[in-house]
Amino acid sequence: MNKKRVTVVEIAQAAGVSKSTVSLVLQNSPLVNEATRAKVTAVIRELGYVYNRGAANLRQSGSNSKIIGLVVNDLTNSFFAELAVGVDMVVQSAGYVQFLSHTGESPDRQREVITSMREHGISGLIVSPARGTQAIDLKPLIASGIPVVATVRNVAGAKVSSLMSDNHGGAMAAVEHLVALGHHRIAFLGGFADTGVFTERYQGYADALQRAGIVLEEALIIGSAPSRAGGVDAIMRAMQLADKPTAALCFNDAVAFGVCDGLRAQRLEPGADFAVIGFDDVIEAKSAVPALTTVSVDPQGMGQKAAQLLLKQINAGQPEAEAIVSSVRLVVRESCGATKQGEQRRITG
Amino acid sequence: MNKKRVTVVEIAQAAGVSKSTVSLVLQNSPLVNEATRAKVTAVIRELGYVYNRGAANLRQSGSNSKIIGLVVNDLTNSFFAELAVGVDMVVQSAGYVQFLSHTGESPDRQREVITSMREHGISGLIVSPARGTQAIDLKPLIASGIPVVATVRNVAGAKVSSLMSDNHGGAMAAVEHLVALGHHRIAFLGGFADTGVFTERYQGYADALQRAGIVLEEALIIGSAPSRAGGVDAIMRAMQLADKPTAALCFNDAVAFGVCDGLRAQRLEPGADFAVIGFDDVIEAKSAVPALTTVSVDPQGMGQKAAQLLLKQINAGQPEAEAIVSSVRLVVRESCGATKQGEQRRITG
DNA sequence: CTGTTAGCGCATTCAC
DNA sequence: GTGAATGCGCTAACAG
Repeated sequence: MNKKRVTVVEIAQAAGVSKSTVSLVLQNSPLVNEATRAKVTAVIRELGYVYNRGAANLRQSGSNSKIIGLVVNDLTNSFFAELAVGVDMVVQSAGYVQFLSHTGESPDRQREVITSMREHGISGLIVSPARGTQAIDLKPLIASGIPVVATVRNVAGAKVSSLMSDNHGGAMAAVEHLVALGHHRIAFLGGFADTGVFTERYQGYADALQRAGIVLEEALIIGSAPSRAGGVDAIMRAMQLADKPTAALCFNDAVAFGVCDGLRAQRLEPGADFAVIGFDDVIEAKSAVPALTTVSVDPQGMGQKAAQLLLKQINAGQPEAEAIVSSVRLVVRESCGATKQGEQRRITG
Repeated sequence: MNKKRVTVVEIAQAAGVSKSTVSLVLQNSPLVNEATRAKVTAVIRELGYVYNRGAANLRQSGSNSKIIGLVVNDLTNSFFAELAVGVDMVVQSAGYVQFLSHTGESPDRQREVITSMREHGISGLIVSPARGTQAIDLKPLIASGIPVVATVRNVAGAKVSSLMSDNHGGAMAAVEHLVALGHHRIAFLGGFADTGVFTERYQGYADALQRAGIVLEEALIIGSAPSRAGGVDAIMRAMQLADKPTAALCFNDAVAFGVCDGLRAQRLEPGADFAVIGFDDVIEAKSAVPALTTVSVDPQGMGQKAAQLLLKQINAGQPEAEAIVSSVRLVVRESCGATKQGEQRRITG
């Protein structure tokens, strides 16, 4: 029952014209008679012809496959799922299809899927590199002239465009927001100073305080595990200070949730009695504490930007040789409106 | 800088052999001398040759593109994200790549992406149909001999394999679980009797009761909106009965969460004072109430099964003409261990 | 074991 | 406007 694919020749014969005429019709060329065009399109529909992009692409000898690759390290994380949706949106409307693969943080798997994608002739690649990705992993790809953009994490030494969140700017925005609300004793809670992300966020916090003319107090910087439990721990310690803070910027959302837990344990209502802002790294589901202000990067927006950047490079023909960093700005988002996010998710029926 | 792709001829010349020899090497044919093989592979690596699957596939004229398509209606829903991961796993290890597209419940978009995938010569398709998908949408695809398997929802009238959750069996399992725990006044809360899903689950509930020799009481069937608020409403009404239930099977997880809310409002601890089981449709995030028993289908497992089913059909060459229903069994999962699911999700650093 | 020949389905010159 | 050739990168038959 495995029917062979209908080809141009067959529809040419059926329509009583030549193959090239059919080809012209397929490309909407104006050099073809209206009558013949109608005839041809009719036959095409009738015989159920489908365009063979592979063959077409082969003939044009330039890699114009109209397919882009997207490789993420953890699709299970809703951040990346949304990123993929964003990419898919712009990619789809540009007439491309997307290869999507999941590496599960394995550089080996990543190498495999990337070569596989190359064999299929992708015209561009968006990658959220697995931990431990080396520049050499992307080297042959970019050497062959295929545009690559890295998201979320960048690859040291690789000459690719990178799209990352502006942690520094986001932290500054958060602090400025709190200052505008009248706070001047603002703690920085959670995380350990051993990651680049921590440094960026902490530096933004420090810079914003300085700009606001507030002196930074070491006592208000309280490190902890970047988890919910860590957050509880951090706020507990903060509230034992003689001169308590009135607000806190948390290293990430898990910490922020923990901080809220800790506050409630002390009969304080987060948002009312004590302001808390967390970076939204999508570690914790939002629905549990809807009344939390977060600093976040919109994953779909990031995906769209990445795709646009990639398409621009594809169309330019000349991928950027230099690594450019186009950062997605984090924004302070007041989410106290208790968005009923859960309501719109369902799979049944 | 857009380097042309290296071809077999070039590496043939460089290695001082003919193209077919190279071809044989590429296919790991045993008909080639060890020495020449070594020479050829060396040159291949040196020149950075990449296999052109498009051309190969063209020559073999049979659709053996080694790519499968996956179209989901809402990748934003973690259920589908996990499904995609499951599909990707088996597809990857079978040497395939996956086209992934997102329809956002739009049948039009779905038609577009499917044709696009067809043009690229997919050798199989897994689809979670958008609401409103007609059999005619899949007709041309299956007519061309490309295996299709539908997941989660099936398409009425389309002769495709479908993979759906066993709502009936899941409900029975849940009730049996409760009966084993000693309950005999078990309510069925939430949902409206206007969907197929409701009917299936309700029927499973009824059948299990009968099997356990418990007479079904109309009063214990309390419909409501399939939402958290609906759950609160339902349990409130249930607890006003003269003869109160001691356990409840909820139409979905949102309802279950609402039921828990309602119980707490009455100073009852879910799981301890009153047993509640919910179908896990991933409507509500789990982290909020970790101590809830759910009946759920593992999305990754479902994805894997779908992919396996598809690959089997692809390899058989003869896609099933008849629609077969291979159901994924829902299982009762005791999650009172307070799984710290949030901890393992992070994107930073 | 290795080289030669002939297409796969399509788009692109060129003639007509 | 339309038809006849040619080649994209590769594999499948055969010949050597």
